[in-house]
Amino acid sequence: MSTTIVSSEVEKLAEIPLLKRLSTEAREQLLRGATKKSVSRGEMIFFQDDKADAFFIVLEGWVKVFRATSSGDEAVVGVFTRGQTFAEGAAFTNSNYPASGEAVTDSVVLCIPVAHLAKSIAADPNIALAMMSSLSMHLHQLVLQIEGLKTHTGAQRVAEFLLNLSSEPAGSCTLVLPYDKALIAGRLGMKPESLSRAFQKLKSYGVEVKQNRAIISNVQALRTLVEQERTVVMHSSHG
Amino acid sequence: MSTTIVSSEVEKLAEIPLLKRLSTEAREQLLRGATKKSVSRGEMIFFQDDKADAFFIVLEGWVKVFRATSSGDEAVVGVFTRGQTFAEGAAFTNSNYPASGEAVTDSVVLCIPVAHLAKSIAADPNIALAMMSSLSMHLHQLVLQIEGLKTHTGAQRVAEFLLNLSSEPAGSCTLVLPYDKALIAGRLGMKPESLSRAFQKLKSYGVEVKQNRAIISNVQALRTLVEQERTVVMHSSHG
DNA sequence: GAAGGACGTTGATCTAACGCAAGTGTTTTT
DNA sequence: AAAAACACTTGCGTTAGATCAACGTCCTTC
Repeated sequence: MSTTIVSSEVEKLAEIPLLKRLSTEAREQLLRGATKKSVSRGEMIFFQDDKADAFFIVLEGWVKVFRATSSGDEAVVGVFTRGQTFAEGAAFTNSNYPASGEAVTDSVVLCIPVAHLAKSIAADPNIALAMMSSLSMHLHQLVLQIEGLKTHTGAQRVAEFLLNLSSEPAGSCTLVLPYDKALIAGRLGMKPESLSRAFQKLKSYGVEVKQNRAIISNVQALRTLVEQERTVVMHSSHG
Repeated sequence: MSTTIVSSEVEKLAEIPLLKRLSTEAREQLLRGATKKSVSRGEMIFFQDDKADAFFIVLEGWVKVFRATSSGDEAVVGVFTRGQTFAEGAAFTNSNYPASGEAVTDSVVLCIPVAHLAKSIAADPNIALAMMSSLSMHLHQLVLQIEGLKTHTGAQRVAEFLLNLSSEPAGSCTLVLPYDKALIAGRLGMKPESLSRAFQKLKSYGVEVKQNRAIISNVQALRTLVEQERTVVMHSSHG
């Protein structure tokens, strides 16, 4: 299911980070070649190793990007939602997608063909700057992800994930897990069983998880856990 | 130690991937604001959390980029050598370096101020395309790194590392480890002790390591090890 | 409201990798 | 040439997290 963008929609899309800083003309130029695509939960958006001929922006829903080995193991490389850009890296390599993209909820994505992007950049170089900023953000995010994997325990990564969801500076808060636990586990580089056990450990830090709702009784306590040294966490009597 | 680029040098620098596709004028424009910097082994090139006001290209030597937690743990995010660009992501975030850069051998790096890059892109938008390609490559590399961490054992990652160093399609080959083992370990997300043990395991796959020299007796055998499923490797009687 | 299935938890067991400490070998310094 | 500094290895104990399998719980569908 794929439709072009009508000009009345362009205004609404201006809030998307990638398009925000562009002039109205540049925005219209870029969107002229874009199509809106509705995808159902579980539907693939692009396939690893396919020719990379487009990049995407999430308009509605959640999308996961993951790499699968020939042997069936998979590694989640990113999970994106409203306003976020994904697979833009592929747009400049002139090669194939290094990962696959799949809708994890019913979603709507904006699909921008690489060929059209090139044309648009030629027409207005400011588009290139916006793209670079977007690429840099993903680069930064991946750097953080790698650091997390190497220097944090599972429970710490879960705590960090919860803290990112909340935006409370301190005190207590309730929040809704944005997607199912199997995906959260993947996102954090662990198995669902381990996530479940990590939640158990976090109970002693005041985290209560029921269904897709998490209650943090003390945001600050959780934050100190995340900032603790890996070794200290491991030897602590807490968990 | 920091000097500007004399025009007789510009020609020589044309082989650098980032500069390769640029016109002579664009190349000269970009290099006009660049400085050459000599750094000794162990010297810092930029510091995590500092204002990101420049990015770099390695002219000579090896440079590591790593993230350190407040508690002393560190995660190597990349190791770069001759012709490779690093910290370009920071140049577009308008913020701080997410990691630190350090020379691991005596090195020479080209330092390009962010302010000058912006000016140069305004003068010639093609520079932006070159930067994007460079950013994309690093993005791709980090994606692979994450996948490796999640789906490969230590020994597999070491094998992969060795295969990347060799460029033999098959048969046997001898190669020189490009930097010390502690850094190789960091690069592969493990501790030096674990690297040592991984080398032990690889002996049964025909890999002999003496000092900084590695001899692979059967490249293909090693490659099948890398491509094996994690589970299979773990349960194998081999090592 | 019973049946079936997806999703999540829990338990038991196993192992890759870590931490520490002691050892060996190699390189640099004096 | 001896000593000191460094780089790497090895042994041993510990553990975070994976695997496999069973079980519970919600949520749909007929």
